[in-house]
Amino acid sequence: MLSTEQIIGVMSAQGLRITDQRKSLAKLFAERDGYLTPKDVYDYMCKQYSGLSFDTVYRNLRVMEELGVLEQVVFEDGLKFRVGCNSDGHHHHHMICLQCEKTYPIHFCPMPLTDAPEQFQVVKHKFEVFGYCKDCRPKESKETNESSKQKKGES
Amino acid sequence: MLSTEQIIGVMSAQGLRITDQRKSLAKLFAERDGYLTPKDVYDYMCKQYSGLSFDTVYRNLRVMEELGVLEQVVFEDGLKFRVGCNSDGHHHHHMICLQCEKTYPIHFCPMPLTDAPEQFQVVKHKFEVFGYCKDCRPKESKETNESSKQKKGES
DNA sequence: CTACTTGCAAAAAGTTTGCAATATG
DNA sequence: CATATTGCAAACTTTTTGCAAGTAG
Repeated sequence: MLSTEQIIGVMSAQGLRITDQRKSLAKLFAERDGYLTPKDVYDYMCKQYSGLSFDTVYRNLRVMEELGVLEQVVFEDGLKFRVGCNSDGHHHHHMICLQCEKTYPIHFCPMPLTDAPEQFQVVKHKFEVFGYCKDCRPKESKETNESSKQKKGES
Repeated sequence: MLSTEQIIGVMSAQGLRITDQRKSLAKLFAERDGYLTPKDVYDYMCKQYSGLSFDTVYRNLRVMEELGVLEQVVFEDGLKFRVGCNSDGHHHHHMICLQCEKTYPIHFCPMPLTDAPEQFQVVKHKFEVFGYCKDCRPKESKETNESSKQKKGES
């Protein structure tokens, strides 16, 4: 994962000017490894840097995404961003916690095992697992011997 | 895949009234097996049924999605709908053509092979393969791509 | 000092809601 | 005939754009 300084370094190396707003952004994304909506980003940055406008957030998110510092994912409820973690060149997928939205890498990639039907020319793929991480598992179902309630019903 | 009559049948069986607009919708989704944006739907329906309003499209898309007739997918460029194909209860995934947006089923599901790290409680997953189907493979120069990713800062 | 960035405001795009009129079952 | 459904208009959310002022390099 990239550190604040690394993120700033990349931006600087690409000729971007390092403003207070961009420092805030770098810090935010270096600290958090989950997905953030533009609004999340805006709210956080306002605390550090008052007088921020929303369009600045959008503009910078887009720039950082084009630089490869951030990656953009479309969720059911909208667009979200996180620190790019494929910048290290290592292909992997994610388990994404529905509660805290932290991500955990899955190094297993199903593509090599997948048959493309009828000369389908594969360009890219998406494999994402959603659920609850160990810190966010619904506690309410605390039954001690909940052994055979495995419903694998799934979307 | 569901036919026009089947779609209408489901809606009728659920107590929905069969209006001209809904017939258009049923016909549209029965004919096309790719993904359609609300705007696509609106444009198509206008040709068949003039005087249509946009909110009717949204309302019906939502209703049909709740009924399970349609399924809703979030793409990079927005929400899209298609005929529900999991209504038969058979879990599968899709290869989606980036050109014509037709989908091809993948019956292989990677979930059983995937290790959930650290007590991650899996709720759902998404496995989608994107590329070009045999009818849409880039023969020579496909101009329809969104190659608008310009590199900036090349002073 | 130069021009990249920002903030403001307003526009654009996408989606939802209230309500009276209409048409289905 | 009762009420689900539609069309209209307007609210609302999210994202984008133009432009003058501010600031990093």
